[in-house]
Amino acid sequence: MRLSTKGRYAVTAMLDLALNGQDGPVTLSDISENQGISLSYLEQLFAALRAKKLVRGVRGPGGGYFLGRDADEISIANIICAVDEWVEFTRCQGKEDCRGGQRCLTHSLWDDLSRQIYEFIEEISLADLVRRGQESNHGCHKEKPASTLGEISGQAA
Amino acid sequence: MRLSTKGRYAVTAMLDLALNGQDGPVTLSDISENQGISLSYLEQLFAALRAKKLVRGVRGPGGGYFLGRDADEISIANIICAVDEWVEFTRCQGKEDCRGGQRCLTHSLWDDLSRQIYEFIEEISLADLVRRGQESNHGCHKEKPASTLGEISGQAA
DNA sequence: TTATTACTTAGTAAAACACTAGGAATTTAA
DNA sequence: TTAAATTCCTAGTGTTTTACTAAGTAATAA
Repeated sequence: MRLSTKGRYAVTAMLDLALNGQDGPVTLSDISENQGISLSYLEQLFAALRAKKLVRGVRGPGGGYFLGRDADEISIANIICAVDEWVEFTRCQGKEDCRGGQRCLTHSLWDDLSRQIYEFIEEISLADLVRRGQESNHGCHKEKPASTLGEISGQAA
Repeated sequence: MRLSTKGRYAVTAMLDLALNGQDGPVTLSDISENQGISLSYLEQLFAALRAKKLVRGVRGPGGGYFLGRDADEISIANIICAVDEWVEFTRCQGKEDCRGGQRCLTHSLWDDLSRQIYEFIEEISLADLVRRGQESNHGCHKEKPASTLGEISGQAA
C-alpha cells in the first residue's frame, strides 16, 4: 500500500468539494486557491478521480466538479486508491521460491497488515470527515466571534 | 503521514529479525538473502532503525542485529516512523492565512484522519504479527483464510 | 461569438527510492 | 598477530515519483 502526500492532496481536494459543492459545481480554480494546490496538478488528480467515477465534471461557464456519488458512499480508501495505485507487494504469488517459507511468511504478514490498514480507511467516508468538521470547531486560529473581537483587542491595546 | 515501500522494507526486515533473532544476532546478509533486499539498502534502513533504538548492532564475526527492545514494545508505527520521517502536513500552524477557515478546516480534518491511522498502526506490535504467523499457517501457495489479523485491534474484518 | 470551464499531453526540476561502491571500525577466531 | 566477518559510514547513480509549468483542445453558458 502507499499513502503519501499525493493521496493527501486528493483527500484534501475531495473534502473541499464535499464542503463547498452543495449549491453547485466547484471549479478547480477555487480548490486550487482554497487549498494551495496548483491548478494543473489538480487537473491530473481529478483525471484519476474521474476515471474511478469519484467526481463528475461539468464543462463550460458555471461548470466545475460534483462528487461522483454521495459523500457517504466515498471512502478515504477509494480516494487514495484512485490516485496512488494501491500496489500489491508480494511478488511471490505462487511463482517465486519461498526460501523455506521465511520470505513468504513475512510477505503474508505484511499483506495482512496492509489489508488491515486498508479496511480501516475504507470504513471512513468523506461524509464522516465532514460531519466531524461540523461537530467540533476546527480551524487554525480558533476564530473568535466578531462581537468579542473589539473588546479583546481594545483590552490588549 | 507517509506509508510507502520503504516502510514496508523496514517492517519486513524487522519481522525477519523478530522471527529469526531468538538464538543470536541476525546478520544483514541473512535478511538480504531472505527478503530479497539489497545489503547496502538494508544498512541504510538499519542506520535509521538504530538511531531510534529499535535495533542493536553487534560487530565482528558472529555479530549481527538484535531487536532493540521486546517485540511487544515495538509498534509498526515505530518502525515506519523511523525510516519514513512521519511528516506533518499542515503548514499553517498559526502562521499562514486561513482563507476564511476553509483551508484550515480541511487541514485539520486531514490531521485528524492522519492521527487515526497512526494510532491504528501504533496498536499493532511486532509481537502481534509474529503471533499471528505462528497461529495460522501462512505461506505462499496455501490459500489463506479471509483475514488472520481480524482481531488484532478489535476491528471487524 | 466569446469567455469559461473541463479535459489532454508534453515537458521538467526536485525529491525520493533502491541500489552500487568503497571504505573504516570493531570483534572473533585461526 | 593476522585474517575474516560484521557493523558502520559516505558518496554517487539510475530510475521513479512529485508537483508543477506550459500549451493547447473540447464543450457550453451567456
